[in-house]
Amino acid sequence: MELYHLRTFVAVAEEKHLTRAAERLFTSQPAISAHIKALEETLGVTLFDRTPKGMRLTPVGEELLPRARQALAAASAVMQHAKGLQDELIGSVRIGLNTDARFLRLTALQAGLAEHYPRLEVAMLTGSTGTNLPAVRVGKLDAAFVTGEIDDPSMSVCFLCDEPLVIGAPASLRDQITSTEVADLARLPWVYTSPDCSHFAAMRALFDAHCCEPTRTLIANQEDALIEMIRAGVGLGIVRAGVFSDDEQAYELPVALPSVPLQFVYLRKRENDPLIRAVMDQLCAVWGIEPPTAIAREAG
Amino acid sequence: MELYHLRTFVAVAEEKHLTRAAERLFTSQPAISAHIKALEETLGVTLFDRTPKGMRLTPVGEELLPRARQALAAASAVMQHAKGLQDELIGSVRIGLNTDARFLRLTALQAGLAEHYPRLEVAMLTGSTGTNLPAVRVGKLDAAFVTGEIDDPSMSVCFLCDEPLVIGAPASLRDQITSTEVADLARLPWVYTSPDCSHFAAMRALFDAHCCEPTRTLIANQEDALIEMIRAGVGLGIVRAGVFSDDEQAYELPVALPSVPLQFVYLRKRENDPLIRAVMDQLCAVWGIEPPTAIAREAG
DNA sequence: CCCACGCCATCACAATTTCCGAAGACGCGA
DNA sequence: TCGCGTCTTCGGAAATTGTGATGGCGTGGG
Repeated sequence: MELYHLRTFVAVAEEKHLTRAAERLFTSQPAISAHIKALEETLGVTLFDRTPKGMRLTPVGEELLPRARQALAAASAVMQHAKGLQDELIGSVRIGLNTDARFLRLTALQAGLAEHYPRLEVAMLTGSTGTNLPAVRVGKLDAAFVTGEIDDPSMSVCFLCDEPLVIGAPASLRDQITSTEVADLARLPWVYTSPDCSHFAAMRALFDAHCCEPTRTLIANQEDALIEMIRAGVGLGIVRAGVFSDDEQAYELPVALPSVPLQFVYLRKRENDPLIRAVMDQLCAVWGIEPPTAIAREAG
Repeated sequence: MELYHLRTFVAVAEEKHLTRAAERLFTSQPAISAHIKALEETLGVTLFDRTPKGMRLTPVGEELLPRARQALAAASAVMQHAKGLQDELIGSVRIGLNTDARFLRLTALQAGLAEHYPRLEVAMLTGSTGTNLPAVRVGKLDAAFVTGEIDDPSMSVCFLCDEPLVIGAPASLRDQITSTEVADLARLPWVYTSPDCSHFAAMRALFDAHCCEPTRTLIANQEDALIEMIRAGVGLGIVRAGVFSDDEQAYELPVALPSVPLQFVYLRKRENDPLIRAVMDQLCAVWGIEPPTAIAREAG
């Protein structure tokens, strides 16, 4: 028994004629006749009395008709529900962060996602460039913010802005910082995040360029921890410009550093995933950039 | 969308593998794959994530699964309900009577029908042989009791018993009935039912055989009315033997009359109608006769 | 590090089902 | 008795569905 049997059953019961039911269902009358016959055979009952005036429901048919309608309604509920879901994203998206929410414009991103996809659960997970990249690779994150050049062909990378870096210094060390020569600064204690963080790379590049090495280092594997360490006077560190504006406990040294790009990454193979597309659309709106052109668009 | 799409959907959701679902559904893996693909296309949503380990429901699929189950359940409810109905007769059967219920053994017939077909409504409609026959012909009755020979090729006739006839006379006329010669009796008033009743035919035959005619007649178009008329002293009449046993108001005259057959009739073209078959089965059980062999029996 | 395994998608072709138009059977009404 | 409208049946055509083989892809063991 298939749905078309039931559709025909209901149509014939309502039209009381195979001919009219056939017209309503855009098919031929023998086809309708065969449907009814097949249905009667599989059900083992007679649904209609055949009269010269048409088809009249038997008491058994009368009794089965509402159930057939119910089955059709249930099937059409599946379709209708699916229609309502087809442009709606449900489930959850996990986005890895690598710095503070303000700078990443998270509230605007969240607002845009919430507005367009109210049933989408958005998880903003703190992390760092170093932890985000593998997380995206293995699917623990759907996408992530990262800083620095990414050289991974499996990743799609979306440039958001350039992030100027400065050397941040604690106010408590101001007396000891008499020169902004890198070699002199290298003799002071340093704090940095993790080796795969772009700030670390910038620091390495800085010291390598001046052929020197910082005396002592301390790892803080999260950016706000790094900033707190600097404020607390543990040592110098590389931070985003502006972090220490109007800060009592730390300040920025006037040393020229190359800026690093802030980027948004996700697995290239998911670039046509509606979830990724939705996030990218909102992200690009927030950052005022063009969304990457899709490789293939499917008909809805 | 057809039911097999939903069946496959549910099977794959439960088995989490196309291969296993194919085994469960006794078909091939590409067929299952095509079902899911087609369903996803008609619904416009992605139901499964394809992983190297198998198929995993998407949130959308998760949401649609219970509805798909519901639709399948509704469809299978149709089948189940039909199974329950397939040997059950529902609706109503209309049986025409032509004489009293005791003689027709109606209580036993009713009991048998009620026991085997509790949902069958049985209508026992009083009438006479003359009114029952056309009612059966045009479908106002499904079957009927009649007396006398029936010569109608469109009717199936089932003989039940011979009905001996007697002349019933009112006790109040006993003094006037001095002879049982038909010619003498003809001078008395007579009551009979209707011209197409077999009792009437018997009376005509009686008088024709003796070349005489009753003086006065009165028509009562129902048998119990006839009997009451006789009791009331209106006149003589032909009744079934035994009606006036132990009766104070009427008695039977010792005049030899031919007996007439009591029969049960229905339209010949309905002899394989389950309703007719059911009634015949019960009727034959009650009367201790063999049911007529069916022309064709269908597989249940 | 590579290969073998299990998974699903795709393809061309075969089997089945479904569909169509024509013809037949049947009862009704003129 | 004939015409009309109904449903059923029939043969062949069309569409759908199913099959087995093949390929891509990621995973896990050697």
